[in-house]
Amino acid sequence: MSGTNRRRITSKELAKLAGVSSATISRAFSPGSRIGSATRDRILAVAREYGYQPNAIARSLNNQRSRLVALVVNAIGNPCEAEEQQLLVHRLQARQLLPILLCCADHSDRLQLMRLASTYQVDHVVIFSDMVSMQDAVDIFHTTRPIIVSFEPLGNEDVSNIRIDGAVGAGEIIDKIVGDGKKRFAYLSGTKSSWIDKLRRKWFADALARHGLAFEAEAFGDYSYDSGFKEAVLLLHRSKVDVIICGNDVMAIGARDAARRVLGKNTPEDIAIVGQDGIAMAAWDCNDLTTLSLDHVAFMDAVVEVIERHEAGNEGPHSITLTCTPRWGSTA
Amino acid sequence: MSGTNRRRITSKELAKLAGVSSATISRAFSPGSRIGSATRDRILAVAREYGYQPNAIARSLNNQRSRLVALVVNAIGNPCEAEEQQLLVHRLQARQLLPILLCCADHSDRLQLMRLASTYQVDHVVIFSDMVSMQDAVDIFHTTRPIIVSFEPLGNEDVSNIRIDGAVGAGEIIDKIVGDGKKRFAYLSGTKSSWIDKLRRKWFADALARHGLAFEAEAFGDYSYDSGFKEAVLLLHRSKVDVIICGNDVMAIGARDAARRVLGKNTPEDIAIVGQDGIAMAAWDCNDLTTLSLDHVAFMDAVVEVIERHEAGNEGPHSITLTCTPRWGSTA
DNA sequence: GTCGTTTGTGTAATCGTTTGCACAACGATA
DNA sequence: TATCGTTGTGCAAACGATTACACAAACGAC
Repeated sequence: MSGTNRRRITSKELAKLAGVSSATISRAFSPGSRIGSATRDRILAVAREYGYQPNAIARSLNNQRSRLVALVVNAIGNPCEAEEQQLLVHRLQARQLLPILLCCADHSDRLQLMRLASTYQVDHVVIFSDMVSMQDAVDIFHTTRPIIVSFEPLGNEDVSNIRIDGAVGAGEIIDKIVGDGKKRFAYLSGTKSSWIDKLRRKWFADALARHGLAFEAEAFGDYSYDSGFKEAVLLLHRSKVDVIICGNDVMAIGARDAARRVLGKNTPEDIAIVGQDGIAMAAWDCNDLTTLSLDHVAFMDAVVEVIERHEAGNEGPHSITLTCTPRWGSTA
Repeated sequence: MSGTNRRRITSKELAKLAGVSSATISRAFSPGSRIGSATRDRILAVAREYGYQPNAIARSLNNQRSRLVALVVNAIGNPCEAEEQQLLVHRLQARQLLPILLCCADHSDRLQLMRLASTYQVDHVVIFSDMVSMQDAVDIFHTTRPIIVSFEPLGNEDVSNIRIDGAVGAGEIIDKIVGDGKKRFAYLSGTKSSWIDKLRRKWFADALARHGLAFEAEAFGDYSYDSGFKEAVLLLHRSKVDVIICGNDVMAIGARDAARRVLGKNTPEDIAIVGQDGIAMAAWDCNDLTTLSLDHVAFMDAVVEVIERHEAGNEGPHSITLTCTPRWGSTA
């Protein structure tokens, strides 16, 4: 009990101490197994005394279930992801599942990273990152049936996925802005290679097309505040747009700051700025961003829903679609 | 190789396919073991063909090393933690260590959560959260020798720790503000129960004392923007302070917004506001916060340094102290 | 009192690796 | 040629749990 004893006691040793077999120890710790309640109580008491807990590694080896979940994300530093990750981790913990975090953004060899995680026989995989190809993920985790958090319908029939659709919400935002008399739109992308970003852009481009409009200018950042700031400065110097649709909220805040500080333009009069994500910070008084917002709670509920179906043995694949709705702030 | 095969191939099966024993398979995958290079190449080729990778769970059971690291944090949603966590996860991944994330903030039974993680025989534990008692952590992870990220010297001699000292930096900030002619200070705490918060407050209180001053008012939030906003409103209504020192940057931004929006006060003329952490957002143009800042890179380097010493067999305990320095913004 | 069922426990195999030991083959040395 | 060290490989025993199977005791029904 005091922290001095460095070795963990095993079930066999505990068995000797309690005068039973190690099988009985195991049964004392697995609810619903045939064991006398007196024996169980005695074992649990002795176990507490000696600080025994079953070894999850050994258990996993035998069970073929690890209760580990791989979370493949771009980064945790970026608030739009962090909020969702927080919700998901909370839900997993409540189900006695432990998350192993894989951050792709700053890792040179993402496939190797995923392969490493897959050797831990994770029970579930949730892929948030758009920096890995879906097919690679499916190949590497072929024993696990991953959940792809996707923005578009997948070609692969074998994979559960959560689809996010912002077409309608983007339409409402464009309608309002056009109604306010603005016509000259720019799109500030997150990353060139990101298919999520391409899709987000398409929602707005399609909405513009219905008004006979199109993006007049394009810029590419990296989802960070700094890139939003810098690209907005360049963009506003080289073209006369009066609306910037941004790939996420953080870049939108950067663009707003750039417009105000460097160009002396105010939102929404001089320039309208729109974000995407609906992170908490967007609603802060200092930001009050107009943004195409996703209900993060519903999103993570959907992920957990799929995990639970997989756990229940119904491996699917399952698909759930969520829609985005506008949050109206003072920037557009 | 195609994703259809649901079962993973074992070393014994691969051994049969390659015409060797499973011991040889194992040796092919552990660098530095006695094996003919021709055999190794052949095995690796066959392994690639059948998609074999050694099972990390079985390996951990045998080795008594899991290469898993438990990260005990309050939350990932809060930017001040997320930035550090991002850095740490990156460094762990580079060393082929995988992080298991434990979020304490929203979990009702944190001890049970830590116990669950400890059954996975993690090789290292890093405790960032101030919501768990150090002694509990040491008891639960008694086989692991945890690293406590601490703001004060520990009583327990058996634990490696990183100590953070902001006394000098806080002194510089107070000197400057007092030099600017302000005298009436309030402290906006993160949490009542947090000992980290108590210590941060003490740095500033001590600095004030050297000027013959003390905090005139106190408020308690929860490290969130909303709590910073709300508590600042209440605080400024009930007392005439002209400086608010906040427990972290996010609350400082909330307080600044409250002062500006609800009270119509500007920083730093009407009221000075100081944060703590030095998160990236503090330097954003829209915030430009004066804050007592910690070098997050040096911080995580220190954590990894201790982990590496533990891995090398030098279990310490080790102690490293870091100091905080002011970041001068426009809010104080 | 016998039979059948239920209940509680132990024995031993299993999960997929790693690794100490034994041993054969080989080249170098005397 | 006999001896020795080196190298490459297999055998089998861990690692610490879970669980199918077997069996003894207890119980109820007749």
